[in-house]
Amino acid sequence: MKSPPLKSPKAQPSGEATEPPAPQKWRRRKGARPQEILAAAMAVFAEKGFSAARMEDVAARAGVSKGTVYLYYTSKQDMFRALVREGITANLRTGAEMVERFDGSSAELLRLLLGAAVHAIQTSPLAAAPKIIISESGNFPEMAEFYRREVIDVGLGLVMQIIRRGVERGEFRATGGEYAARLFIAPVVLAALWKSCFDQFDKTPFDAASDN
Amino acid sequence: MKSPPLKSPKAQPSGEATEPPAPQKWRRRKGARPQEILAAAMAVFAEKGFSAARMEDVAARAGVSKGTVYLYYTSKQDMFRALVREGITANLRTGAEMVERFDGSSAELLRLLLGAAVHAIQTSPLAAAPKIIISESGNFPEMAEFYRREVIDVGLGLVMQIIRRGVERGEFRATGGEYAARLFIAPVVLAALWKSCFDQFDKTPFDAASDN
Amino acid sequence: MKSPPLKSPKAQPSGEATEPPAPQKWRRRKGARPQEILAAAMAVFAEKGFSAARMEDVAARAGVSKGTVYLYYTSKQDMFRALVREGITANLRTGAEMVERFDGSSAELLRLLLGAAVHAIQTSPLAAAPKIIISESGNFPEMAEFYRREVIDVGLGLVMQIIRRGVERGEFRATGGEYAARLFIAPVVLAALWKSCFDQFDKTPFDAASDN
Amino acid sequence: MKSPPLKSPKAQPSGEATEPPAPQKWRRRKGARPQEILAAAMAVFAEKGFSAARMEDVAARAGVSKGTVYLYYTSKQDMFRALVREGITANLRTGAEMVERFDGSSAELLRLLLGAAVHAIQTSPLAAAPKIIISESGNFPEMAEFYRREVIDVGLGLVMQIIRRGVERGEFRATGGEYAARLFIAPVVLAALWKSCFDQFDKTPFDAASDN
DNA sequence: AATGAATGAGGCTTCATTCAT
DNA sequence: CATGAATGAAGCCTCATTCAT
Repeated sequence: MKSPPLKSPKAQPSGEATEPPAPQKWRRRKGARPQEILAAAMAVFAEKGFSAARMEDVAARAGVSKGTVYLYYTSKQDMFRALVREGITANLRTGAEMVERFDGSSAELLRLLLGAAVHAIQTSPLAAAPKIIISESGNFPEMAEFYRREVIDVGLGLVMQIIRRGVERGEFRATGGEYAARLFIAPVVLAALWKSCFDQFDKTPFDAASDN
Repeated sequence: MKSPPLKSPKAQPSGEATEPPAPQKWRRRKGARPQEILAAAMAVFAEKGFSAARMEDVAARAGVSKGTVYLYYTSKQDMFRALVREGITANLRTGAEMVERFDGSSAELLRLLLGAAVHAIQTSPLAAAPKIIISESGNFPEMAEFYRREVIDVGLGLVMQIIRRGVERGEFRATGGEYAARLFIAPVVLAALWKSCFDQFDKTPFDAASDN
Repeated sequence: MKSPPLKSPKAQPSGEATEPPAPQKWRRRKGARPQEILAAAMAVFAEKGFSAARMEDVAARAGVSKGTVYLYYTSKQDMFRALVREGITANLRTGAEMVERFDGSSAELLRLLLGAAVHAIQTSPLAAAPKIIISESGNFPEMAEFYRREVIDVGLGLVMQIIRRGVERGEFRATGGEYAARLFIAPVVLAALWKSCFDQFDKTPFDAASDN
Repeated sequence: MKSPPLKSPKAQPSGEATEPPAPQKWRRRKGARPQEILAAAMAVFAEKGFSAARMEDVAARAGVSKGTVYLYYTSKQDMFRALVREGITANLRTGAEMVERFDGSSAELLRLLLGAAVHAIQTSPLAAAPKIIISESGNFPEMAEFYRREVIDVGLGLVMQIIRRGVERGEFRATGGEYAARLFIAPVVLAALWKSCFDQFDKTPFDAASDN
């Protein structure tokens, strides 16, 4: 009835006329849909929060109809959980590998990691994760706990690992690293929140370039 | 959204009246109601967010009936705005005065301020403010902007003022203070968020005692 | 906003003008509502069945708004269950008492009971009960079981009791009564169903007057 | 409700073709599909009622996909009507023929008919017919009327014919037969309903063996 | 001032129906 | 012929808001 408003239906080379002339690539394949919907949900939830987000908004942003969303997620909550579980956990691995392979000075490594984080915040939609988790921690304690365990603790561990590495190599003065790691991470997280919250009316970055 | 032709909501007197001047000893405390409702709203909004919070929850927590809330605020939004404006702005004045009067070393002053902040986070319900603002920044951009201007900028200014004071007095090495102030504040804010989000299932404080 | 469409708002005697002139008896008292709603539900469920019945229909027939129904019943199912439990069980007691007190011949008693049943079928909305239970036995097995136990078995018991009474008094020839009771009841139930199903287009009664 | 400009739904050949004349041995059994779907629909409608039955349930039970159903019936209603018309009417012919050919005593004939009915109730899926008609009489009055006319009246007529036969032959005492026929049929119908409604949790037959 | 029964707009969810493959 | 992903109308239910008492 309605031609999907997104993804311009690419006109195909008019080859043989044996087939009906314009199969416009058909409604998007089953395989991609869940991710597209999750991405849309990420954006909408980040903007409005879980309760204020309307399923119709998510559907519209994903370029599908209301009903379609329910072919992939059984409910709004289900979608939210999938979002947190699959969408948000995704990119800590990169950092871990970076740490693994690196062999310059630890300070350098920290700076590198920081740079990567800042870049991710400025470009990746995943920067919305902290805002989403914070907003819904009251309504989805399990999600908050999950995030706390799988993302925050892992991230802190990563930094602490670098600090220990620096201490062992005599680069840093001795420290437990507990608080140092937190102090290191705090501005990064806040930068992400800053972007999620204030960028709409004030593009001044929170932490464009830091010099430690 | 809709202006009902009813009684204009009277704005609550801001700040803390150190002594209620002469409360007409009518039925009950009359001037207290709005504050009680606002306090209840603060708690509920912090827990659920604006959309998920129900007026009935707020009323119940304030110990009044649903209808009563509407005697003081014309709508849920009105209540939310009053909450942010009057409830949250309130306690930066204390910090400003503290800075004004202090005459020890600037490092001491910073530590004092930090201590006060940590204490406030652990005891005051206002610690929920950052979470509320972050959660609803998408739905109430004006509130976010307001908070940004009236609370964050003022708070940052306070810290920068101390830093400049320290630089002038030769206590700190020269710096613009821009980033230093942010780095100083980041963990404090994050501590408040930590408490608002994770305290429900994990009482480990984010930053129980820092040693700068 | 909307004046309730049913129950004409009775104009009251214009007495003193001290009060606002037309308090039209106010929205109906809390006490009566549940029964009114149940009665409406009975009628709608009988006509459409559970699934096809719309809550709005029930509300409209009860003369209230959609939301009001939910002040008294938490869901459509809840309402349905209340309907079966409270609405339908109600009128076997009458029969039991009748049997208790009677001291004529047993045949007379049976005829009396039959007459009462026929009369109830023709006048009481409870005649819709069998249709409702039959229709929803697949969707609400517990209700069907409940009805089977509390209404059918009790009713059959009543008839069997009379038959035994008749046998003991030498009025009837000896019989277990099992099948006799069923044969006695079958036409009665079918008369109720007949009315519920076919009366809409054919007023020919199923069993207007029987002569056993 | 809406006539789509697609292929006209071909009415299924009624009754039982004792021998499928010459099925073009195309892909699969072609003529069988509609009957299979109707049988599935019969079962699902009997269990859930029209509204609560999902086309997907019917399709699944028939072992086809959702879309396939629409190759044979234009809508859910269309399917329901076909079901009643073709599926339910089917087996009165047998009784009529039985009456035609029989030449024993009329009492014997009645007993024979009763036995056949009881047997059909216990084994045929058509036993669900009364329940279906009763359930949906409110939503499909024309179906109820159709059933009333084509099945009930015909059935009653059959019994009355036997009774008249008995009276003519001097086997029964004179009677109009009106009520007698009803009294004779009532337990049979009720037995079918009993099975449709209560068999799920209670296998006690309503009328396993009667001795008139 | 306070109450809480009543209202109805609006959101989540289901499911009959369509249609490209 | 058959499929099943997609659609969107429609229904249940929630909850902000009103208002007679």
